[in-house]
Amino acid sequence: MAEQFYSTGQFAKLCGVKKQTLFHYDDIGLLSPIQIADNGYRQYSYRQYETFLLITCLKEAGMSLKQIKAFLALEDDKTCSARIAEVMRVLDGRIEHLVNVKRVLESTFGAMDPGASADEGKPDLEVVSKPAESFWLSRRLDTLDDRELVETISQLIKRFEPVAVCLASADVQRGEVDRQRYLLIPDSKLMDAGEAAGFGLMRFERPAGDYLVAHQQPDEDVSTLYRRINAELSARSALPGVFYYEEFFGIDATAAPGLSTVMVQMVQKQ
Amino acid sequence: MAEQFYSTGQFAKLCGVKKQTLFHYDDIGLLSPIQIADNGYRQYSYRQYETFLLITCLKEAGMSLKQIKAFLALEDDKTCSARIAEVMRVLDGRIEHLVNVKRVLESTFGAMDPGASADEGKPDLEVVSKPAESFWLSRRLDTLDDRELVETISQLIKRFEPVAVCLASADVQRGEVDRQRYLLIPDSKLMDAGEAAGFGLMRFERPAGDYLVAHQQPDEDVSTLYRRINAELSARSALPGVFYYEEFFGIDATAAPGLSTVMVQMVQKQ
DNA sequence: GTTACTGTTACGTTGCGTCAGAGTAA
DNA sequence: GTTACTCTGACGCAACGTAACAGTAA
Repeated sequence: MAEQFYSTGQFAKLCGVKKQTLFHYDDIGLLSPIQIADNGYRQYSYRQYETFLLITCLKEAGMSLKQIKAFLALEDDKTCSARIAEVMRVLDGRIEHLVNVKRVLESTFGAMDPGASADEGKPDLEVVSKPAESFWLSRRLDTLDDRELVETISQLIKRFEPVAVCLASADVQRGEVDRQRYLLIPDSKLMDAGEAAGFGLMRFERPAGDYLVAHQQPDEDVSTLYRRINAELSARSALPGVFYYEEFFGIDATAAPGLSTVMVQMVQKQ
Repeated sequence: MAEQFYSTGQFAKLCGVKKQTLFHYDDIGLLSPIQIADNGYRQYSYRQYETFLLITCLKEAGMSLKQIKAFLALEDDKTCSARIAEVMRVLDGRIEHLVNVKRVLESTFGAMDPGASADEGKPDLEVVSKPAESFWLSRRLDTLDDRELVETISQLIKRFEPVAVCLASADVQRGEVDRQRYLLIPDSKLMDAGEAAGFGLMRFERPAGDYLVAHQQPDEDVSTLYRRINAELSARSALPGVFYYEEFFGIDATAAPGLSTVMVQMVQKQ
């Protein structure tokens, strides 16, 4: 019994795409029907579905159709595994980047994710226990004017993805809650120490311990947020650690109305 | 002292893009310089950097420039928050999808992620304790021929993202390790029970307990993998659970040389 | 004969990149 | 005067989508 083939339209339906996509793939020689009928009709086999799936995966991993074609033509296992390793790295990077983008948008527009906030009912204050973690600190920001600040930050954003700003506890105690001192950059973002030197970064170990985390409420301004977190610190007879950590976004105070999150270590009074 | 402005080239450098990107944004009215000099030169302010950042975030969230323009023009908080919620959902979906794509590529080409495999040295066998978890099962696959199988699976892939195939323990004991019985679909992928009925899906609770997880080695074929996992089961005087779970990918046995992962519950003999 | 398909060719779309040519700044 | 910059306009590119028109299948 001869195998029944799919026409272009049928195979497109199977794959969940438009016919023109398959035409295009045929044109560029990426995925061609296994044979052409006498009347010129393309004939696809169900066996080609898997190739199609692979193509879509590689596409979503960020490869161009040209690259995918070259990739699929590779017979050499060594080259192939080297390239798939790279694809994996790219995918990891994209995933991490998207998580970051999400965090930035959340902190810009506030926690409006119904999936997260509706179920859990984000508390305004919570205590989180954190292990010690290594970071890099930017050079000092509090001595720069607005324009220098933007230039410094843009430079760091282009290369790294800072996750927070650090405010000196002493400044916060004095009520200067706009005095950003350093940017906090995750350890994982750096290739080597030489690059750190080039950007003037410094090593920093955030100590293990219990951290008080405060979420800005709608209609609450940032200074009130800090007053609230300080009140809670006093109530728990604790002193703040070296820094207050504020989730990063918002160079300009006049920016979109975002809700910040501020975190500080609780050091017990003796 | 008058504010110093950036020319197009300078602002492009600040933002880390090409001049033409800014020209394009100006053309479509997405991000225009705050003023134009008498000679026609565009003049940007450092204050516009934040808007640029926001645009790139929304872009990476999957919005088109046209949508971003409309979005930024929104004054209405209600509409705005509804749309940002949608953006968040889209982002979550994309992140989850990329994680899935990564898993598929891993299982197709084997665990070649140097970040994961080099450090940890993936064991060939391990025991993992899992809580009970709800899934959906596809209709039975083992009664279908190859072509029906592809059509059934493609239909499910288009709508859901199955994570594994289930093999009946009895079949595996008989050595029929190609007899895929069901596809396993995570609970989170379904909207409502009506849709499940439309696809012929059935509810399934994978029991809590210790699971034996075996990773296919290079040059090991799948039947050897199953023999190995069964030998380990015997060595531990345990019986298999209802199903063997094999990570999904590979409809056709002649496909790319992937390394599978197989998992089975260990039920202690009395 | 009608309808639903197939094919090819050609042009439209998005988000820029790449010249070309002319004026401007240091 | 030279070089580095700016502008506008036009076209190029990937990865398709859309429309037009002709032939084919049921």
